[in-house]
Amino acid sequence: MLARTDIRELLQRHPLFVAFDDARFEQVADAAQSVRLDAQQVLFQRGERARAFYVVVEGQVKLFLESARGDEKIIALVNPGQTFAEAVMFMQAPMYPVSAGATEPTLLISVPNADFLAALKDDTATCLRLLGAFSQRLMAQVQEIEGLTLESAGNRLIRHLVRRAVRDAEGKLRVHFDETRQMLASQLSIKPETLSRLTRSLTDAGLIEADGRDIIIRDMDALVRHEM
Amino acid sequence: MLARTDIRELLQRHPLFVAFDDARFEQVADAAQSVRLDAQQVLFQRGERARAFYVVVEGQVKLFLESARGDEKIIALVNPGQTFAEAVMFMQAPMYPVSAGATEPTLLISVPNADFLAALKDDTATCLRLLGAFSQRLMAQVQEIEGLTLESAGNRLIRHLVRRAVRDAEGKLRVHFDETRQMLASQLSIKPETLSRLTRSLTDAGLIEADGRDIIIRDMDALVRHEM
DNA sequence: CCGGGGCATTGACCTTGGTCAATGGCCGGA
DNA sequence: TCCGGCCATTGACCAAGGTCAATGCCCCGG
Repeated sequence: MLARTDIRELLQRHPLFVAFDDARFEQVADAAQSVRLDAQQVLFQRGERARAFYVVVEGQVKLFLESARGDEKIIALVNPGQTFAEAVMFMQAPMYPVSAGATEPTLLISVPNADFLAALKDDTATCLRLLGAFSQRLMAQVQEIEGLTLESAGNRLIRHLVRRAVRDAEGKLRVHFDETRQMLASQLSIKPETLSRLTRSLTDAGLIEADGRDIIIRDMDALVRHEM
Repeated sequence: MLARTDIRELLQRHPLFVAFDDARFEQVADAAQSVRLDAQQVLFQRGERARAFYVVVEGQVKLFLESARGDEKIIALVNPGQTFAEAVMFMQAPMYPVSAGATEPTLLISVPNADFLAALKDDTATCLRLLGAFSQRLMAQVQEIEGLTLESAGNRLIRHLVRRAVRDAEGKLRVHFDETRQMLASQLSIKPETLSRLTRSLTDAGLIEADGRDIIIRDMDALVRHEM
């Protein structure tokens, strides 16, 4: 459990709460609770009635869907400082459209929808922040749909690598992976075996290089030009 | 072109504008313009700078994406009374994430983002409506992603038929299609040939029946149980 | 230092849905 | 009414990616 003062402090810094005046903030912060999850522990299941949304403090949460045959698709990974399930509170019959669980030991703050909505009354600044966040997310999802329908698995991988590439200490373009290959595959909507074959073929073509868990991009231009 | 009074009247009834007080409403309505599109005419291209969003008055607009190889994916069809591209105005660098064009002769009202945003200032009621609309759309997109990643083409078709089925005058469950089969296929992210084969196999199984452009569902229970 | 379990990799094979081509049918315009 | 073009349908074939199974590897606990 987190002390009440810690919750307060963490929330106060968060973009969704900074614009609240003191009275509103107190009201929401009082209603918020801390939640601890073990690795792999499920927080909520798709279809459950939604009573709260969450701020990640430490650890990581995955939002996912499961098919009847047990296949899992990771919709998003949520890291410290980010929120999830806020959009659900604006629906008529609020039920979570995805399931959520921890990928590692995780600490969250849960914010009851009712209290947050009450505080939102007459606070246009926070409304606008939310609208901005939602429109970002809508656009990201359009891009996901685009990838799934118009691009091959290989191109999805390449785009993902390019987006996540960061120049490291030695000046190399590096993509760092904390997650397992299975989780990466699930995010890209491919099977681990296929991911393995695709990275192998890019490696054989001299475009990338494996470095432990990381991948180093050896030729960015050729990579973006590469069609699979 | 639409007379200014017509624009006013049409906007006044729309959910996104009803909550505005008179002064705000005047301001936005004055800035709005009517736009006529011929069938197949493109309104904007993906990536263009977004300066306005649109209300459909008559006709139909399709929002779509195109791949490098010319494949087209229809993201949504927008019918009279509905708006599109409102989410774009809340982004930092507003550019349309999809292209838009008319599927038939169409009449629109264009609402400049700047004026609408100005009117939105201090209007929480409208903000909340927008938030509700966006969360609906986010959820719909999650379901689209779910279909694309976890379900077969056949199941996507079945779910689509089930969702659109309406009981007609003779008590039959009927799905009416104004759009062509190609457009239906594009919405479901399959090829027309595949759509043809799938409907054929459902017809052969006695689950559905073609009736001109429409499809009649002969056995709803068996259809939802059916796995392809 | 050893052993076990889960993850990653690789190979052989299969299934789904796409591609290409041919045919038929429908609708609108002269 | 007839023609032309587009849409839908069907068949034969193909390819991307999934499935299943075997192997190797790494990391962690004892």
